[in-house]
Order: sequence, then C-alpha cells, then structure tokens
Amino acid sequence: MTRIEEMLGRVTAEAIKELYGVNVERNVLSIQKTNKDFSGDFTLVVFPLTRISKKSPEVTGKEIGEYIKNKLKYIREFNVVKGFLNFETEKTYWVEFLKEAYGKEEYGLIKPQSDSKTVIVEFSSPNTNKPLHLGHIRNNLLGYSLSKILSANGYNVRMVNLVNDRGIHICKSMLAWEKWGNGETPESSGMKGDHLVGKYYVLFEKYYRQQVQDLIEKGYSKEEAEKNAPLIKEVREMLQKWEKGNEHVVILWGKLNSWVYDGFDVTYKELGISFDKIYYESGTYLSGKTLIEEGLEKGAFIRREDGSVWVDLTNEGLDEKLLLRSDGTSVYMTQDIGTAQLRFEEYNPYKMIYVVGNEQDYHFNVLKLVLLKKLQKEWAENIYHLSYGMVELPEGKMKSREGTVVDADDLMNVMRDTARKASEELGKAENLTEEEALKLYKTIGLGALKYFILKVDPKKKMLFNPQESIELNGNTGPFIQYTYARIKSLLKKASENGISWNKESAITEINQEEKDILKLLHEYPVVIKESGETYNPALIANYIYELVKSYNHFYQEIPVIKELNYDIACYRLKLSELTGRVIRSAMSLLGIDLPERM
RNA sequence: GGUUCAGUAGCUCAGUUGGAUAGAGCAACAGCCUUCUAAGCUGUGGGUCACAGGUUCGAAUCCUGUCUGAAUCACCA
Repeated sequence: MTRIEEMLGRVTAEAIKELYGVNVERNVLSIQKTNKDFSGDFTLVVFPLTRISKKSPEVTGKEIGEYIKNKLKYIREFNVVKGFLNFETEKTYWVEFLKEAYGKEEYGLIKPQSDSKTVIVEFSSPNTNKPLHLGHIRNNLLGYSLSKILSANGYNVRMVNLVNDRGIHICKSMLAWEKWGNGETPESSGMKGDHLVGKYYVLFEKYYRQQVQDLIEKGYSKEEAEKNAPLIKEVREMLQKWEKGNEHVVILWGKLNSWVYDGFDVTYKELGISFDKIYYESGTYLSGKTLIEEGLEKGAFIRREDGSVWVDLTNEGLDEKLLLRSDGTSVYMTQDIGTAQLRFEEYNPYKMIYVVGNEQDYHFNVLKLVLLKKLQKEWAENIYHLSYGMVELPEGKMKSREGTVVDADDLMNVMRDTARKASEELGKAENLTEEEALKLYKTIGLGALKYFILKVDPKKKMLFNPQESIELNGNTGPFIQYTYARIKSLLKKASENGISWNKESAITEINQEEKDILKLLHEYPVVIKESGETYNPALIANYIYELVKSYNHFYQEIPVIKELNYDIACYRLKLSELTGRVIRSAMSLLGIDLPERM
C-alpha cells in the first residue's frame, strides 16, 4: 500500500502539469500534517505554487484540491484556508492501513540482509582507572540506541568498544595502589573492582596536588611544580617501564585492569549494554605510525629538529597538531589514525560512527582532515562524529578528580529504590513474588533513567538534577511502560472473555480518537528513518510519548471490551494491540524494557 | 584572543529542508476512580522564542551584528 503522502505528492505534481502546464520537482511540494486547529489530515502549502498558477492562493488551492479529489479515491474532501489546502482522508485508507500494519510481523522495521551495508558504531570507550559515571551512561545509551536504530533502518551494525587501558592515568592508580594499598583486593575489601581502582586514582590525585602545593610554597611556579612533584616523576617512570615490558609493572597492570573489567561487566550488564567487539588501546596504540611515515614521505607532514612530527592545518583554519613525540612515541591522534585505517580494512563500512562527547570536536575535525586531505584516504569521508553534549549537575560540570560525579552504579540503585518506593506506595507490588517485584523495580527505574537521557537531543548539553530528574510521572519512561502494561492487561482480559479480535471486522466508522492513533502509527516508519538519518534517538523517544499520550486519551474516553458492537470492539482491540507492539518496538530501539504488568 | 556549539514558560525540554493562533512535562490551582490498571484523564493560569537589524506572501527556524554561557585551541587522553 502506497503511503498517502506519496500519492498526494504525485497527484499534485500531475495536477500542476495538467492545470498550469508546468513540471514541478516533487520536493518543492510541501505536504505536511494538518495543524490540529484546522479540519483535515494532510495539508499542501500552496503559496509557492501561486507563481506557477498566476492566481491567488485561494483559487490555486481550490483548483488543485478539486483535481486531486477527483483523482484520488482516498481523498474525501478538501478545504482551503488562506494558502493552505487541507485534505480530509477517506476512512477506508485508515482501515486498510491498520489491516496491513497489523499483519506485519515487525511493522516499521527494515531487516538487515547479509549483503546490507555495514555501519560501525564505536561507543563507551572507558578509561580503566575509575568507575563509570553519568556521562558514560549517556554515551552508552546513545551508542546502543543508535545501533538499534540503524539496524532497524536495514544496516548491518557492529557495536565496538575501544577501551583506554594504558597511559599515564592508568599508571596513577597502579602506583597509588602499590604505595598505599597494602595488597587490598576486591575480595578483601568487598568493593567492586572498578570502584576499588578508582579509589586509588583519587588518592593519587590527592597526594599529588599536595606535593604540587608544597613546591609552590617553596617558590616553584605552578608549571614547574606540576612537572617536578616526586609522584608525577615516579608515575612517568612506571609508564616507561610498562612500555618497555617490565614484568613487574605489566603484571600489576594486568591485575588492576582485570578488576576493573569485572566491575565494568557488572555495570554494562545492569545497563543492558553489550558489544560485538572490544578493542584495547594497549593493542592498537602503536598503530598509525606507518601511516605517519607514509605521510612524511609524501610531504604531508613536517619533522622538526627535535624529531617530533607535526601536521600543519592552518590552511584549514586549524592549528599545527602533533602526530609523533620527539622520542618517537605516538599520541592519541596517531593511534586514532591507525585504528580508523584498520577498521576500514577489516569491515569496509558504509559509515563509521564515533559516539564521543563534544569536548572532542576539535580532535575529530583534525582526524578527518588529516586522513582526507593529507593522507588522501577517501574512505574518511564516511567518518561521523556523533558529538553529544555534556551532562551537567546543578552545581556545574562533573569532575572525576574532585569527586563531583554521579556514579553509574549508585545512580541505577537509586533509580531502582525510587521505583520500589513508588510501587509500594501505590500498592502495585501486591500479588508479586519477591523475584518478580525486584525485576519490576529494575525495569521501571532503568526505564526512567534511560528515557530521561535519551529524550533529549544528543547534541545538546543536559542538566541532571538528582532530586527532580528521578520522576515517574508525566513525560517519563514509566508513563510509557504503564500504558503498555495497561494494553497488555486489556488484551488479556479480552481473550479471557473469549473475544477473538484477530479476524476481519466490518467497520463502518472510525472516530477522532482512533484516527489520531492511526495517524501516529502510520508515521512510525518515517520516524525510524529520520532518527537513523539524523543519528537522533530523541526523535523516537518523543514519538513514543505522542503515541502513548493519544492512546491514553483514547483509553479514557472510548470503551474497548465494554463496547457492545462486537466488530467495533475487535477493531479497537486490534488498534490497541498494534499500539502495544509499536510501543514495544520503539522502546526496544531505545534499549528500554517493558513490564507485562505494573 | 581564534574556532565551534548553544540561549524558547518559574524549572526540564519539544518544535529548524521557512508555514496557520509557538507545544509538552514538572511545579501551582480546579475537576474525574461502584464502569477495560488514577504511574492515568480533563481544564485554568503562565511567552518580547536573549537583543537589534535584514531577507519575503510568511521567520523561533535563514543572513548580519551585539550580549550571555559552554567546549576547545597541550610532546594529556
């Protein structure tokens, strides 16, 4: 069944050709949903067409409307208000639409085929020196949801995580643990591994800052003090030992990292996040050097007297950027150049998406420019940096070193407890086993958190207020989950009453409430497409909210099971079932679970 | 200072290939549970879309300038 917007577009172009003798491009025709204050379902804006018709907007609208009404059986009536031509659709269109959509197994989704294009989504990319916090949660949720959405658009998606498991910041917690840890382990302390390691990272920073302060008081400049504090010298030494493969340091590194991974695994599992492939920086940080050499030969880069290698991007409006240190070791940029190349060789992807915060906009600009302009890698055109805004707290930005972070594990626990409290107050937990109840609280708490984060446009920074953001009413995840549970309950009751709605039913009328829902269901495939094209899960979130709101309105006003006309009751049950299926489908694109009852 | 991004109701956010009288939620107030789950529904109040110009049938949306905020511009990652 062709979508009505397409039919309208085609026939409108035909009308203009017929009436005014001019061929118009399909995309200059603006066909949109009719504003709710006017009568009609779809609207053609005729202002731009008056230049062609050489007539007033009203007359032009009437002429085109008349033509279309006679040509398209699904258009029942039209009206013209100023320059807006509003079409009213025939109810048969909606009846047929529901029948078709209802019959599809996964309405709205495009299944990836084995020969579909591949898209790589890199996200999460944590450092192994501290536990995950709210910022990582936004990253993880965006990356995971985006992957699901792209998959629903028919791409083969590979979810990839590049773990920052080496470097000076990792050595900081290692050194601190060795100095002050007294052999403390996750088992001996009862702490989650990532939290334990994070504790020593904070400890390092604390003593380091103290040493810097002491030196400043002795007359050092701040810069000198930061360079000469004994702890930073020790940690540099440790990094060098690591790079040379010093056995003691490598073993220590392996031990602490394994604790962190155990901790991360728990957090990822709680969050419901998984990856197809995990890369480790320790395995990739040397890559990229050959590409730099290649660039040097071509004259794309400059080697300075001290041996360091730079790229000059001043013509592109950026600065000079370091690619290799004077001692020949690589920097972040070097390895990103290398891993990009490796991945394109491995997967030959159609797109490669990096989900990374907007604080690294500059870095990704440089990365793409170097690959594209300096190294002439045409595939770099397909690199896309999904740059998301920071999560801020009422008191400002989160800072790991200063302890002003919202810890991921803590937050999930708080959300679950809030859900528990609310459920108990509302008496929802009755008739549930302890196990069922716990599962429900987790579903609701996480649903609230995930929806809260994903409903905001990724590009924008967002504010997280711990007191107010943990909301379960209004435009929230639990609101949607609740509606879903209601639909489930309705369907269950209907089948208990022996109603079999899964059959043809002769419908003579559809009311406004039903039509509102049908129109939204009708839009679902378009929303999936748009959110895939713009890499924006928020479009899905806002769409579900609209759908759920109009279903709740329907539910409140219109009887379903209690409807006495059997055909109408069946029709409304079908509508409800499809709404439930779309809610489930759309929520799964956000990575949010739904309870069967709540 | 350069670059980039942002500024919409008291708060958190929708709304941009330019379209009709700018929308939700929260908070406030007023209603709706003997009737399919009230985590719901209905209603009221709340706006100089940061400011000033410009483009045109039409601007929150595009352009220019100003103000405010954030990020970034490291031999850190």
